[in-house]
Amino acid sequence: MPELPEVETTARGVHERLRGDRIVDVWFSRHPQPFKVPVARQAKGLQGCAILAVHRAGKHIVCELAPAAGRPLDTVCGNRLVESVGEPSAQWIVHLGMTGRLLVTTSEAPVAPHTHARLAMASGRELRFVDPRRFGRLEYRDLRRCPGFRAPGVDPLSVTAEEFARLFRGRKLAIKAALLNQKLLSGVGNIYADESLFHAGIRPRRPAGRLTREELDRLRKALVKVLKHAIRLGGSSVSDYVDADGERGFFQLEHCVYLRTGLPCRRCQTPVRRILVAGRGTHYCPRCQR
DNA sequence: CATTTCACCTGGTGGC
DNA sequence: TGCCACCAGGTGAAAT
Repeated sequence: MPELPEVETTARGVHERLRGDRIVDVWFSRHPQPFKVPVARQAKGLQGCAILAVHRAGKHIVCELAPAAGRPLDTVCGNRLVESVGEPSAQWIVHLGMTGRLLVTTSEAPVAPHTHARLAMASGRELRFVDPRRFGRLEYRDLRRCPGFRAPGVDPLSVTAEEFARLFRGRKLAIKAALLNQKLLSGVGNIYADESLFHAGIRPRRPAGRLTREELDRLRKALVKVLKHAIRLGGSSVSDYVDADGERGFFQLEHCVYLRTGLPCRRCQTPVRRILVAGRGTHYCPRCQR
């Protein structure tokens, strides 16, 4: 589910609800995979921490943490600690994989199947990680021992035209595959790769290094426009994506090609075609995209 | 190195 | 209704 707009929406939702709150209890499911760091160590680090801020880095959600054990909880401003907790000393990093959800609930809310982490907060809220396919990843980082998390590639919303063009120079792989490579751009996935290529009028199989500067400029602008529009609409809910409040997004209603195989192109009525590129279902309009 | 393929998982859908 | 093939927002390891 989660590409840049969905991750951004989720991170904002968690930030708004849990900033300044304190983790009072930690629970992890006993599943072997989805944890990069042993759950016992994660639980120990998370316990008692205040959440200073939550933000997006590529497709990752980063929670900035500081130990707040023993600190009296300030209930003046809506169960939140006052701001001055200091610099973050740890991070909890969440990657949603394909089907991951990060939800803010109350601690009494019924626990959904495939819930793998529950962080009970001082406010009575609970942060839950739910992930049926278990492709998601949870990581705890002690900032006294290792550097803060950085997405591997550049952010598509802030990349300059120069930088963007340089990413693809000399590359033979399909532009669609290049867009999906997180070491180049961090945050673009299958939906927004297909949609931005449609809006830029570029065929997904074109070798990345052969695109003209004009095409690359068009592609970058289309990408920014599509991503920003999708963020405004709360992301795309194709089957099961929901934000931190459990609400669906609306950008799926604006998809022009993604998952529209055989349906008429919204611009020229030609049936949308589906091919495989880099092993991923890829949708395009054979008339509008060259 | 750059690039491609595949395994990792569960669940939904549509054909027979 | 059941069974089966195929598809799905992602990524990294292995193969080429």
